[in-house]
Amino acid sequence: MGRPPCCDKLGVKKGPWTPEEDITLVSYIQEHGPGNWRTIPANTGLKRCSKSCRLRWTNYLRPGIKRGNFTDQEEKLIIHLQALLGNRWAAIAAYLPERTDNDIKNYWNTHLRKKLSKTHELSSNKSNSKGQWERRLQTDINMAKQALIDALSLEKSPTSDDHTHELKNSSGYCSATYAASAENISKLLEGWMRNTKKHSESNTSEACSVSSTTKPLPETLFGLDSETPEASETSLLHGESKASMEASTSFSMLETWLFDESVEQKQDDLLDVSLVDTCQLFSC
DNA sequence: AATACGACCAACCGCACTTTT
DNA sequence: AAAAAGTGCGGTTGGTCGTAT
Repeated sequence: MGRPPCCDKLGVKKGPWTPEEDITLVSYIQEHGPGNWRTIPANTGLKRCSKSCRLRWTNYLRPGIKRGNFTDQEEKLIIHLQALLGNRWAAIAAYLPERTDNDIKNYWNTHLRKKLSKTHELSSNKSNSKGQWERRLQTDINMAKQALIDALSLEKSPTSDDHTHELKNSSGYCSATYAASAENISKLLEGWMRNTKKHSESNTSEACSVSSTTKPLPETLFGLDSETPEASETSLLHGESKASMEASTSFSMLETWLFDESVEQKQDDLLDVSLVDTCQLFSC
């Protein structure tokens, strides 16, 4: 289509965000909810393009973002998910609700890629383990293929469509959640956050109906589709998004799967299993 | 003390897909 | 139905900081 980038407009500021800009953006989103990014620069006076606003929000200002070192569990999870999903960072991030896709991508590029290549070198130097890496890689490729086929076939089913629809509608951002979690925002903003908390709490019901940028989970890769709409409503009222609820569920399943020592044997076995068998393994 | 180098990460860019007009 | 506009995602860049020489 050849649409010129929005950031090419004259007078659009680039580079690092100032605390004042952060406050302006957070303040606006606190009031109107995330989304409708194009209106933000015009309505706030920010000299940033809509894209830049969205990025700043999703990667830095959004509530619930954990910063700092990745834990061993997170690291293992990323490694396995990367093997399964490839460089689909948004999909991987869906299983790590406290991390952004950008963070995971950066962590992969700066830490894990090197780490893995070292591991690869080491293992390929050992004669007895030669071929094991390739075998596991092949297993991962096969599993990814199966998961893709699985996900695609499930997407076509009416249940899955309903779920996807429901997920999109119910993943609305709740300002109570936002106000209750200011850890990810700079210290400068903390005082401001405390002041606005009371306000947001009194407006929880309206704020919860606002559309969201919360990323939906990758479609039923592991066949997680059990939550009822009622339960979802309840969790939202308690300040927990459906996406993060599902992510927690899938995370615990993944934990079981990833950290089970016997998993390697299971993976080897998977080389020959059918789609149905794969489905059963992941409790679809 | 100066500078070269590498690691890290926030932000930008461009493409693809989706939604709106 | 087609074009335009909006949004999301992955790759890449560039600035900053710490460490080695």
